[in-house]
Amino acid sequence: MRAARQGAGRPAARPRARRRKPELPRVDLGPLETSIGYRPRRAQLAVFEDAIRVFGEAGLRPGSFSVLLVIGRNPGLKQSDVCAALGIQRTNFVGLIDTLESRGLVARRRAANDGRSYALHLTAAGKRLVAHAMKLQRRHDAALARKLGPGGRDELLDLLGKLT
Amino acid sequence: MRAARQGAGRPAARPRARRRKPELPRVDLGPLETSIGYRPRRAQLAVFEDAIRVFGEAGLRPGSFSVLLVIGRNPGLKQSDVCAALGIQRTNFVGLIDTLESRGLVARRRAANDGRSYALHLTAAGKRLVAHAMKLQRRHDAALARKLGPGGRDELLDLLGKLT
DNA sequence: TATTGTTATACTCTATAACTATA
DNA sequence: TATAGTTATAGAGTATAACAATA
Repeated sequence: MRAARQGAGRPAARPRARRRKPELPRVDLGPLETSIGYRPRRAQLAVFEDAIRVFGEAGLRPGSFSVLLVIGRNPGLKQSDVCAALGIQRTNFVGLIDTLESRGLVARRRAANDGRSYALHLTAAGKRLVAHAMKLQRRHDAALARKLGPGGRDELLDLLGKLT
Repeated sequence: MRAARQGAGRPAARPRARRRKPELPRVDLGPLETSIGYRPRRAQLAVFEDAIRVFGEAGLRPGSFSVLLVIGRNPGLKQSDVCAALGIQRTNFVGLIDTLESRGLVARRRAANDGRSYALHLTAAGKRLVAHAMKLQRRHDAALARKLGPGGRDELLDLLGKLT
């Protein structure tokens, strides 16, 4: 392929010995190659890195997107509920929700029946941002689903469901 | 089931109204439920948490295990090679390999042909530890594979391979 | 000039203990 | 006494910039 594109005028040179090619050694990963712990992790990290970039376009991180999304779909939830649903610790949630509140995306309202907790709601701006971020997410997710082929997504989710 | 085990002597009481049941609300995760970015991440985190516990029995973390394993299978590799193979940054590798060296598990030998790099090797103790940790890893991995059912592991690895 | 290993540094995510106010 | 939210803090993991020695 390469040689064919060199043009007719030049003498047919064999591929130049590029000086000191990077020369990455083939590395044997042993049992990591087929480990259910290792490769899935690498794959997930790659997908997550993509997600960070995608949500970055909306000024969000994957975590803050999931929080906004859950609040939007379940208005009135208290902080602990969101934490339990998303696997976030209450203590680490405070800073996250503080930021979202100070950005005017979320409102904390004192719960009517329990003075200890807050009922969480999206503001109008929060709803707009979630709608926008969801579009980005749908596109990203569809691209991944395409890579998996028909039925691939369901298969993958089914398999992973068995792990937990 | 529960009532049947209450014994014949007691009056048949209906299940006690446990006071203030936790009462976790059903939370709608919306598109996260089927997202290729979200559920796989949660599943991976759960598996990884298990792995931390498993390798902890050998005084290792998943990362240090993978480093020892790769060095054991590819003796003489330089630091950059291990980093490239495992997706670790050179700069973050230094502390990791320092620890493994100070624990007497890895030896850094000046490379014969390149005074800049080290050739990495396992010590005898390193080899013993890797052998032990591999047994733990095999057991853990086999348990996960069992959950996935026959052919499940290959399917999973195949699908994830398509993502990257 | 480029590469290898290194230091220093910072940022994110996660984890634990302890406090307060309500229940 | 238990729960909801909070603060402070510490530990991983990861990211960038810059340097010395060597190629």
